[in-house]
Amino acid sequence: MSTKKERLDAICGIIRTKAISNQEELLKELEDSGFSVTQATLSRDIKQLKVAKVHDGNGDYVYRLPETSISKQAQPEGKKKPNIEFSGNLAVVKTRPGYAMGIASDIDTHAPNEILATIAGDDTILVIPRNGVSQEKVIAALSHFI
Amino acid sequence: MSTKKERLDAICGIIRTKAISNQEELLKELEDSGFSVTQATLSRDIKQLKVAKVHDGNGDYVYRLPETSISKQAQPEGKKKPNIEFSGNLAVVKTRPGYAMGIASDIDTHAPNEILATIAGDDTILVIPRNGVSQEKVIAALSHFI
DNA sequence: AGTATTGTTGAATAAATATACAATTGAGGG
DNA sequence: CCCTCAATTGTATATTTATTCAACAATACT
Repeated sequence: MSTKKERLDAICGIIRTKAISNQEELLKELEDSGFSVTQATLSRDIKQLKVAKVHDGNGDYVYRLPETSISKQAQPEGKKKPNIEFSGNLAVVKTRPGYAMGIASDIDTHAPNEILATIAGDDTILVIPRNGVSQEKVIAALSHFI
Repeated sequence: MSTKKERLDAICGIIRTKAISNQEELLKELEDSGFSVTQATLSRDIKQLKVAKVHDGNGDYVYRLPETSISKQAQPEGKKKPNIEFSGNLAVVKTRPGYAMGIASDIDTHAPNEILATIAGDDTILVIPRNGVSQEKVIAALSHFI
């Protein structure tokens, strides 16, 4: 219902995953996500979310969520979607703390055709696909375990 | 010697001890401390110090020192060059034995825009940047923690 | 010495962000 | 239904912050 809540969530998501350096950029990203608002509203949203604009050390600026919001985001409730993201050909899977090793082991034993290897930390699994396996295939293979 | 350095120190001191909500206020405080500058200089100082303007939750704004500056204050280090090396888009950071996990955790919580994930051993951290993040950006993001 | 080169700064201005105000909507309460 | 109250938003504007430009040192180089 509340379009605003959805928008705030979208803003958090965008800020978490992209380097946004001003509200105009954020505005564009929101447009792409289907939200149409003005800069004024954005300013208010940002205030409400306590998002801060910080210096990144290269002369640029980045919006950043406060620690409290980060943790709130990090542990929502029932999650439906496997949290997979790619960097180059590598896939990274985020898990709940302590679960990475176990899940990685499952992946290793059950998806040998698509997955060459996995390396697990505490809440992160690095998945190394075999050459020639598409990202879609990797997602499909991983989604069974997440 | 350098009047500028003294001024930067003064700015840190003021921000640490008082709730400053804009540069004009800071300007006045600096005047009281015997520094006479313009807002333009202040803006540059703030950028250099990486001081951020954050929301305090009561609808007000407060300037805050970054964690990095705080820790730099607490630990005047012996200028050790960060040991970062790239392989493809991946970065590998070497740390002192036993430190990798802790530093990796710091990276995870403080550089979410550039860094997709980290995986740490005992003295090695594998850093996985997000797609499209340059090596320079990665180095800049990591250098705060090393 | 002379000549880059770099760093610092202020004045003016641009850019970015916050807010005053009015309009709109929706939820109760009579 | 009619009224009030609170929440949300856009427009226009005020406020705040960053940057451009020029000037001026200080340093290094020849």
